[in-house]
Amino acid sequence: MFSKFLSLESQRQSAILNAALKEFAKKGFDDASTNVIAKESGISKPLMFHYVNSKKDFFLFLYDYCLDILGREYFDRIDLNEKDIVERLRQTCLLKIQLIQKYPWIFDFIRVAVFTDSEVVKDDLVKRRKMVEASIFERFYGDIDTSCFRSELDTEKAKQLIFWAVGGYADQILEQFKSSDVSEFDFEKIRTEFDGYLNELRKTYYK
Amino acid sequence: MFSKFLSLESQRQSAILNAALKEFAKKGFDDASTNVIAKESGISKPLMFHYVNSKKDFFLFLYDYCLDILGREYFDRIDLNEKDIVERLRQTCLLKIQLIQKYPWIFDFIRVAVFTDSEVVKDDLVKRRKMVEASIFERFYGDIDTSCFRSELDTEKAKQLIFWAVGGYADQILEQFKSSDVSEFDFEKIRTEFDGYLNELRKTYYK
DNA sequence: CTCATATTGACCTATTAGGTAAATAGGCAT
DNA sequence: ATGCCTATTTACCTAATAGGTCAATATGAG
Repeated sequence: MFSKFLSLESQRQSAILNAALKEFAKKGFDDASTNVIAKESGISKPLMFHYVNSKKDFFLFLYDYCLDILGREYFDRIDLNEKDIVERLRQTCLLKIQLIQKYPWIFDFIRVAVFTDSEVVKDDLVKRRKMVEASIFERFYGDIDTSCFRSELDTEKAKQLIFWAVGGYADQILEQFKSSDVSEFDFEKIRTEFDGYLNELRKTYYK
Repeated sequence: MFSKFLSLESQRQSAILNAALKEFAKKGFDDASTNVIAKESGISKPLMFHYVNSKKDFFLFLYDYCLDILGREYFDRIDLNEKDIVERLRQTCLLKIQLIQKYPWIFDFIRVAVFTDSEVVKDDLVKRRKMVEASIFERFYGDIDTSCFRSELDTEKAKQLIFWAVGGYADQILEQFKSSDVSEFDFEKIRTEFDGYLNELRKTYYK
């Protein structure tokens, strides 16, 4: 059904894709405008509808497509054998940052899709909900080895605090990506800075 | 100019106020709808315009009004003599939580107002910008006593990590407030839980 | 030159935008 | 009851925008 879209030259395809993700992520399904998406994609509206045939179908297609990407390029790449929480967070955040460089709005889009109340798409979304957990926390941070934590700490609270701290750093970086679309950041520098904070966390929470 | 609005019976006034803050906070100035605000306030649109005379003026009035509230009930109440970062964060977060109970969207609204690009209100906003710092961090967490930190820690990084961690907890709570408008939360329980996390931070970062 | 495909300007109808005019509802003094 | 003032609403205005389509053009391959 979306064969026309999928066989597009990749640059135009990703222009349309990211424009749509951005508009839907920022405004939600109902308030998002196809005019805006077309304009930001750099094509005319009729051409866009030549590719995607309706706003609703486009949204649902994007949902499936993004879950697919997230599966392949994010969830499946998290090494669940790694039981060290700092290392695990390092992995997930770096994966996230890499993915955001290619699809700056993918996480926001999925969040909006999962929590939307729009009557138009709600039913179709629950039908196809492949269990996108609202709380990533349990699934990816449930089986963590806490034996390295300093013994006087409450391990559950410590896990949460580390999680929030790293999340704070990540959010700050991701925010920068979304505003300045000069997508060529100094990835190495970010990684170094990030590792600095992670080491600090190890020094603080570990024996 | 807004005397009619200000002399309203307080229940109706706060209904309109919070409805407007919510709509503007969620959609920004341009995309916010006066129809939605009126409907959510429980009054007709002409009556609303009887009180506020235009969308733009209403928005600017709200900006001034909220800055005033924030000054009186937030910034001015932060005890700058308290040099302990955990205690300082405790204060600011509890103040924030209290304020959010009364005005669930006030912080989001101010953020939206400060960062908006709307041609209609941008100029008027910069004219009256009474220095709403984008980064609260420097002003309220610049002169912190770090002598109690464990000596092997990088104090700047440690401060940031504590800040992010507490912010993570606060965001989680505030999110709950905004979704469930059954505004009667168990404030005591939250405070106890919060203090639990803060103590954990002290145990971890302090000598 | 032809045919098919890519692409667009102009247009459709329905809805919503911000805002108002004029009529009504309601309380209060006479 | 009467008149008067304010609170409040119904019905409406024009302009813009919504999602979407049609018919015409631009473009490239054979």
